[in-house]
Amino acid sequence: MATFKTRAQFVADDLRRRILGGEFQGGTQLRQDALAKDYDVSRIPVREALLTLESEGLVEFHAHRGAFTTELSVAKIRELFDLRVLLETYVLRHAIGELTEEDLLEAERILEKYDDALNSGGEIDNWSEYNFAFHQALYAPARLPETLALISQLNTKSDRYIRMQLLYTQEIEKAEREHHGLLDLARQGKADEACELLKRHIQEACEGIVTLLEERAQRGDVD
Amino acid sequence: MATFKTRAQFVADDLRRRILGGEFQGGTQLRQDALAKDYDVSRIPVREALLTLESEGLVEFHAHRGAFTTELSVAKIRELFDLRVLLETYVLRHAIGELTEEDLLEAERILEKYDDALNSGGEIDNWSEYNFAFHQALYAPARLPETLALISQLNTKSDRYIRMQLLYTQEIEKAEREHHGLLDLARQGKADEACELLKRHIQEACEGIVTLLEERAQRGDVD
DNA sequence: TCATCGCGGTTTGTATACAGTGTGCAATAA
DNA sequence: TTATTGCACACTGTATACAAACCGCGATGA
Repeated sequence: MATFKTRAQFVADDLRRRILGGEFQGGTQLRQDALAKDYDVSRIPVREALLTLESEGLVEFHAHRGAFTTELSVAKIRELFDLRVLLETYVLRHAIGELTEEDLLEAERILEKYDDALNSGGEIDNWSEYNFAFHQALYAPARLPETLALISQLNTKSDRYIRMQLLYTQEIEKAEREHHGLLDLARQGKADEACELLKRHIQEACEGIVTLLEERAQRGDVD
Repeated sequence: MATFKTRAQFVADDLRRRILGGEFQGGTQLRQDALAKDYDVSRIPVREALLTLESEGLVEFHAHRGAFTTELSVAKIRELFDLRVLLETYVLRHAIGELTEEDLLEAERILEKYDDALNSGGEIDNWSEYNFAFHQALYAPARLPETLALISQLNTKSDRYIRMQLLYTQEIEKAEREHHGLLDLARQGKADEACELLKRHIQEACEGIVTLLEERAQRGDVD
């Protein structure tokens, strides 16, 4: 589709990956000059990349003071996850009923792919992407592109924290089991039960993150 | 708060106003050079403004081809308004119960202000802002800033069409009556009924826009 | 001692200049 | 006539250069 990536897009993509990967503490300033040297480009595409990331909520601009990585409070995390419950159950309900055998197979394929990745060890780095891909595959048949875009946006905002949780707890297997359960319920067309499971799935992930953050705060891991 | 507006922000704000005001047909290209001359600035702040507007969904960038104003299909409009119903009833329900007398007075003040504007004639230009301000005032006590931001985003995306409807039909009075009803129900703490009214309020606006667009399409008002 | 002011350096914001890509038209050939 | 190729123009994307705003530190004064 896109002919070829522009430098600004390239920087935005890589910087997003770095921020989500946890390379920067929340609130650290991103110096345009340094980034420009990093990527061997001028500051113009760097600025444009930062603007893009700002619109995704990963970065905040302060006029004449530059861009800083954002940090979410516990309250905001809770709010984001509540929104995810609201929107994702909404879209899942729409998707179930529209699901074709093809769709189910696609979702299953993704699930298997990361069952494998899981068994072969580490590789948590892209677990987050697999996770999102599975959810998207399940939601896509609803044919609600704007809604999916919103969900994607919410996920991007909270992605850093999801990774953190996965890194420090052993929740991946649990999530994996729940994904299988979700797929089964979807296949049987049990919308209510599937939504209920999804809701718990999201809420428990949220609680995991919150307790992790609060433990950190108590231990004094301040910025 | 913000020391002073940067040129890019100024251009973004004004251009947003112009786009929402219907100055450009959907799909028209926004030439950076022309805009730069318009605002007597270089192309750099214009580009940054366009990027901002892209993130708001008012404009689309195509690599090496520039920025074009977006146009929403009937399906997308329906989807956006369905999302508004979902999110706005959600947040209204949270707000009711948290509402203080102060909040109610604030909402009432806004309502009166545009009762007046309405009686004194025209001035539909900023009706849209009043409208949004009223809804925000009612939602704010829920203390869900991320949710409000999403709602705001959805409103921005559909604002052009809302204005169009208000311009070509005489729906303002109706909306006004419904706003008063909404406020009354909120004051009485009748959450279910208030949400029901809000839902109808949004859905009927949506249908108004859709029929208007379809009439246009039939009359052959193609771009 | 502490607050205030001012100045220099650093960093952002913007203008100008240049490079690369897409687009349309004209010339050519079938 | 119509399809195709190539070229010139126009516009976007990016680098470089300059202006303006912020920040920290030291000097000055109460």
